[in-house]
Amino acid sequence: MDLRSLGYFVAVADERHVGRAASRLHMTQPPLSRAIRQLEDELGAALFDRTPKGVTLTPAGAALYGEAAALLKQAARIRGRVTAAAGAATLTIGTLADAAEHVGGRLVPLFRERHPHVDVRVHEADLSDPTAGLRAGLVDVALTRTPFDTTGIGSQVLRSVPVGVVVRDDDPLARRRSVAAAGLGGRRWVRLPDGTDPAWTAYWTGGAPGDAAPVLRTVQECLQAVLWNGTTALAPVDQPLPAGLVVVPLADRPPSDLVVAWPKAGRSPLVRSFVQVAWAGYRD
Amino acid sequence: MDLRSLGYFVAVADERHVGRAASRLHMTQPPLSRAIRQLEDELGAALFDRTPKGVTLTPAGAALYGEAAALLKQAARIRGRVTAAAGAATLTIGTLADAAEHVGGRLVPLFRERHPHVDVRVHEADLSDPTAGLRAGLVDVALTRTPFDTTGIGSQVLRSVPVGVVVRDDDPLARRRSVAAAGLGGRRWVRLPDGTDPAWTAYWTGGAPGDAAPVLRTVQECLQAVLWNGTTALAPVDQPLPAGLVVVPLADRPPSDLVVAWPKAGRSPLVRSFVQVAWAGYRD
DNA sequence: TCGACCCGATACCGCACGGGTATCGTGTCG
DNA sequence: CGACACGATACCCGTGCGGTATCGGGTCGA
Repeated sequence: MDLRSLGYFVAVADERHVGRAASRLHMTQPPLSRAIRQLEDELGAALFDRTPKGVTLTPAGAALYGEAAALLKQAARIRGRVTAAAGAATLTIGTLADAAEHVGGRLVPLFRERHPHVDVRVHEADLSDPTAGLRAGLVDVALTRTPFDTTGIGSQVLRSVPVGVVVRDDDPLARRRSVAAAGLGGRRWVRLPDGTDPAWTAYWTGGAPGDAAPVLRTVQECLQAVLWNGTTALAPVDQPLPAGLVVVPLADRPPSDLVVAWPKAGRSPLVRSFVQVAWAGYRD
Repeated sequence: MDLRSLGYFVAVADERHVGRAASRLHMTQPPLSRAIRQLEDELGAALFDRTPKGVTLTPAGAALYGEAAALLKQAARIRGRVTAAAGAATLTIGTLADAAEHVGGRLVPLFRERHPHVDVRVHEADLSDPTAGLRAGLVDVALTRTPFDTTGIGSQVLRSVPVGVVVRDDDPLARRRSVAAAGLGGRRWVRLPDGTDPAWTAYWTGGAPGDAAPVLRTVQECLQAVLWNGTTALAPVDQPLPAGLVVVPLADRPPSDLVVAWPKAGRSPLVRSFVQVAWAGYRD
């Protein structure tokens, strides 16, 4: 008789219809039917009468309905009470100044809803730091992309997105459905600042630094460099692009993982909670 | 944040010691530590401070302690409320008049504890009916032994016990560690009343009805027949025996299953609840 | 009267989670 | 300083829950 079963029961009692209750619970009908039956078996009493057009509460079911609703309401209040008692707290989230942002735009409200008392701050890092301030201790948790040096850092993949080369739409490559990295040899690549994580640099550029290529700090700078200077850059294929640019998938480069990352040392419950929210909230 | 986790938390908070709480909860320490950590992660707040000689409540933990205890107490009351609202009910349990009884002696109190309002009646059947009144509709659920005709009857095995031949301790077989059915050819077997389930009869007797063998209705009659008349009978090896009798395992006969059985048609929650109690309560 | 539809029930499958055992890191005390 | 005690971690395995596909049966319109 756990809270989940009681929530199922209340939903069915509200709807008087197993199928509708199932869709309200974002699940399918068979496991809900089974859960109700198991609750009846455990309590030793029929809770619903099954009719051809739905279900109706039995006397035992009606009694449970009141009790269960009260219990669920009380349970819902506990979380708030506890997090409030934990006192003022701050969580600083580092995010790469690119597409990860729009995910953060969904995730941060979700997290604020769970922990209204927590002061959530977002730190936007530039392209030179794939850990978005995590390595430097500037943030508690980071929403960023692979690859980077993961020593001392734990991470959880949220999504895996193929990567492609960004070109102007008048580029000879623009009409290709995909391209191999080898076919990009003679191009002038964007560069990242010195001291950037080597794995990160190797992944997002052509490898050879080229000559007088521009050094970039933001995605906007990167796209503008492509648009105005004819340089070449890489980006995840789901990157929103301004008019005049297209992204051509790179066939022979592994996808880039959108990850949530945290320092392995000094685990903080707030950080773990954010990871859970990200993991749950990401599955659309 | 289910009731189970909260129960774990309350136990640890009571004991201020994960290991002791684990033994109180009849589990081991690692999964309990993990459950506490998961609860902290979900709530986003540390609930305990870990010290070298145990744990202490944080402010957030202290807040949760009061809430959780109240919630658990409220949840514990629900079952009683609902079963009471289900109104007066009766469950008739059929049991074979043999060793199954001592199991019933444990199971019936367990069931009464779960459903105090239910009028539990026990029907003791004689050896001629392996369904203990289930087939005849005399009982709602039966605690009996295989084998019997299971058409229309569902069952759940509680225990599997080897079967042996019951002989006087001055019998030549008495010192054997086991015996094959073939070695019992010329003996005079007990008989069961006419009309008894054929599979049942075949299992519990030597097969050939013999001549003037006694017809038995209870295990006591069976054992006395062995003791006084030198007839031969079979019994589960865990059958308690009076002095002067021993049971020699039959090597080539499959074990007898102690089962709980119910009619497949017309599932009753009370019956299913009894099956659950039997299944849970049997694992000692 | 019969077939199409809608409802809950059942069968079966794959995966995540909760429990287990073995082991580790660390702080305490004789 | 070594032995101990406590919680944390790593890993394995079985159970349970949610999924898809299908069934049984009751209702209603053609």
